[in-house]
Amino acid sequence: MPLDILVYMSEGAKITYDAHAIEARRQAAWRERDAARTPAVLDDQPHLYIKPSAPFTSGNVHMGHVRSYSIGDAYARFRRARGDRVLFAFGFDAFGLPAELGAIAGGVPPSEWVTRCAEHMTGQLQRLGFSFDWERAFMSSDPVMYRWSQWLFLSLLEAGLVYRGTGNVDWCDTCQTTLATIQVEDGLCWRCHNPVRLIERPTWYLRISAYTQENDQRLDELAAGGRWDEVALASQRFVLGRVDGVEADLSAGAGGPALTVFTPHADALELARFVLISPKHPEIDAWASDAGVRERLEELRSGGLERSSRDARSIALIDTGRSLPAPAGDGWLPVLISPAVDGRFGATAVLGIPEHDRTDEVIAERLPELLTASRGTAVVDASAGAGAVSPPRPAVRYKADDFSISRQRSWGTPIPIVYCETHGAVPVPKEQLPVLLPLDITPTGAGNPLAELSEFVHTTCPLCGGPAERETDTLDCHFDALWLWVPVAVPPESREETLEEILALGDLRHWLPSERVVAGSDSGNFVFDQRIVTKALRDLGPLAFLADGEPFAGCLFHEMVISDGRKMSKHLGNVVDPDALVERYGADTVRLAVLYAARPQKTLNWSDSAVLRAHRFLTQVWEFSQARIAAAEQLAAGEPGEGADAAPLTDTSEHLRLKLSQWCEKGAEKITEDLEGLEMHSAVRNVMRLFDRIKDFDKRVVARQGALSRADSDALLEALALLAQLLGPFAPHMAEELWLALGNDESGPQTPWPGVSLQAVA
RNA sequence: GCCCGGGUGGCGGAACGGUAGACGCAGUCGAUUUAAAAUCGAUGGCCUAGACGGCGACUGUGGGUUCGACUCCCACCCCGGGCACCA
Repeated sequence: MPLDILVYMSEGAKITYDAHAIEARRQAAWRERDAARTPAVLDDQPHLYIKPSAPFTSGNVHMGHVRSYSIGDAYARFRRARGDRVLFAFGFDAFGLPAELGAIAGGVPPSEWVTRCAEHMTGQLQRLGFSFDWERAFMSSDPVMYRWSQWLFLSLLEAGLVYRGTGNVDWCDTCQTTLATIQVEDGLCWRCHNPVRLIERPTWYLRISAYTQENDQRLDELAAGGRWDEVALASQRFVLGRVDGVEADLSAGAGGPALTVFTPHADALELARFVLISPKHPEIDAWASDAGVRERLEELRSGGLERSSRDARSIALIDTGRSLPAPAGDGWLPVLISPAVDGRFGATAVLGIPEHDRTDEVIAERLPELLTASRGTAVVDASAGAGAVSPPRPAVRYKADDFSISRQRSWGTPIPIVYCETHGAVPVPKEQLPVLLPLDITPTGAGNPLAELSEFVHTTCPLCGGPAERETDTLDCHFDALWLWVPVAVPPESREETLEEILALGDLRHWLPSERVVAGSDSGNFVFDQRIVTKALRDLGPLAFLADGEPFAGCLFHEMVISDGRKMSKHLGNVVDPDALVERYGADTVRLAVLYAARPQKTLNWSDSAVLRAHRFLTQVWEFSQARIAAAEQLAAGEPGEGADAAPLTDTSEHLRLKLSQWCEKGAEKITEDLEGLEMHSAVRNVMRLFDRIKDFDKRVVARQGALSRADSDALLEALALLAQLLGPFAPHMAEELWLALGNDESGPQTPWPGVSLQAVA
């Protein structure tokens, strides 16, 4: 260690890196000057909305959150540092099963449970120093918020994009309740350990098929925009599940059934051996008119056949007993019903081509036995008559399917529907929203508490005023998420206004679409459906200003944080607790470590070495900078410290200073580029490299001429100021503290980016 | 079965067509310390007392492209995550 640092250290603890003190000081200062406040809407100024994921009120911030928000916050701070006006805020996704389970475990109403969780998590996130605009934070379980879900439900219902169908759910007879998949353990109820059975019941669906094609077409534009990460685009393609191929109309002859069949193997039509039709195919009933077939189809629908089996060796296969002419005009193909179609091609009918498709190959092996059982022969009768086959034409199928949005749960947005004896299902008029969810429910896990609450259930019909019952299903929180990207763009003071007033606000036009969503890679489905619904709302009017119907101009999906090569879980005992890390090393270290440890798109296998490395780095930057600042002060005051009393007579290090400035320039350039592309891992590494260069400069000058000249010292401090600026997005507390120590002030929202001068944003 | 990642020292991981193992962790040695922790420095295959001396191996496996492959292509094996009432 150079002597002057030792001397300086002896003066006291001033230069010791005390992360907790620094962080408390900076966070107080940020609160004081409202640094993360969303700037006023000024359309002619550069501005952007960065959307973090809406955390579920799970009770604790985990490493995945820390990772997600460290990436988003670094980007937000970077953009602010460059002078952009940034909206960076989120709301809690507070409805859902885990809240209900948490409430059951705690014996409290879910509303209380989520409020407590949100308060605790807010404290954790604030301690980490994320620059969210907390004034805009919200809870999705707040009536002012969930009235949006109800409004959206009704709007989509009017447009025919929400419809009522039937679905299968797991049901426990003992507890008289439906169960989610995770509540079923080895076919038994999680609560009473009795067997569970699948039942069929009415369910509300969201019709996404209306916009799947447009979602597909827009992908190319999103890719061309350059702000969608490759992995995120791939997830959208995967959710969409586009398959290109050909289709042909097969007809069994005059009066006989006909079917349009699809195959991705356009060049192998002559190898088709059977036809598979989805149980959800719109024309399925025409193929299941025989009593035996109908019975088996019902069995399949109501779950009598194994629901979990996706394996081609055991997946349900029902012979319709009918045949269709082969598309290549050679013989007849048996027609079979199987859910094996859905997962790959959607609710359609496909040709089975064993020679080109592994699944078809396995099914073909089961065919002789099946046909013998149902038709008495394994050979399809080819003398059935003259069939008709159209020429094949190019066609596309999408795997993405309508999804069920209603849940038999008491902790969710009430579905604004009442059932009237005379009028059936009647939508609640929009002006009567919100339909309030009773808050004094303490679920036990049995029954349906909402359905048992007569003051909620019994109401009157909006059409005739007669007696009616409310829908007691609630909306899946996936449905809430469809609009959860919008409300932070609404100024907090307008939040209570009517929806019409809110939708007319210039703020929405100003901030939407979001410049970038930063979320976990498991958000692919959410984002897909948000893109669907944005297009619906564009066509319905409220979001007409989003011409392409895209809510997110950019998107980054980061991978998860694991530990010991496995997902973190209490069961495995490999959970890393962010609070403990913050307590030990400080927020800056933890944030820097998660960014440093892996690029966002890669799974981060947690290792203490990253946090140790980050901590040592920050400690060194701090101590080195403080020592050099002190030395420069002594130099300026003409009282050289002990180590520097041999102040150089001649200045021989001009070429080193030149080199230093080149390093700085190049480093800043590279880090800027990294941040523009959200390559946080690379950016942090480059910051560390730059610091090594700065230390190297110092070392070489001292080796050469014994001490720093005035010019050397100035150059060094300039380099350290630059380093503080570049560190701002990653370790904001320490960066700002250094920036101030180097003689700058804290007028703007953020330490400015090199070359940018920031003024307080009003 | 399908989709997405990934397989490099004791460990986490660099490099992404040009000296593999950057940077770190752990280990060892040293400095500081009454001591410990923390910190700093040195060290990191084998041979040699020691080296800017000698020797050898090496990026899951098998092929291929190339003057040259961790990197690109093909086939396979293994690990992790996901696959629609968890969010």
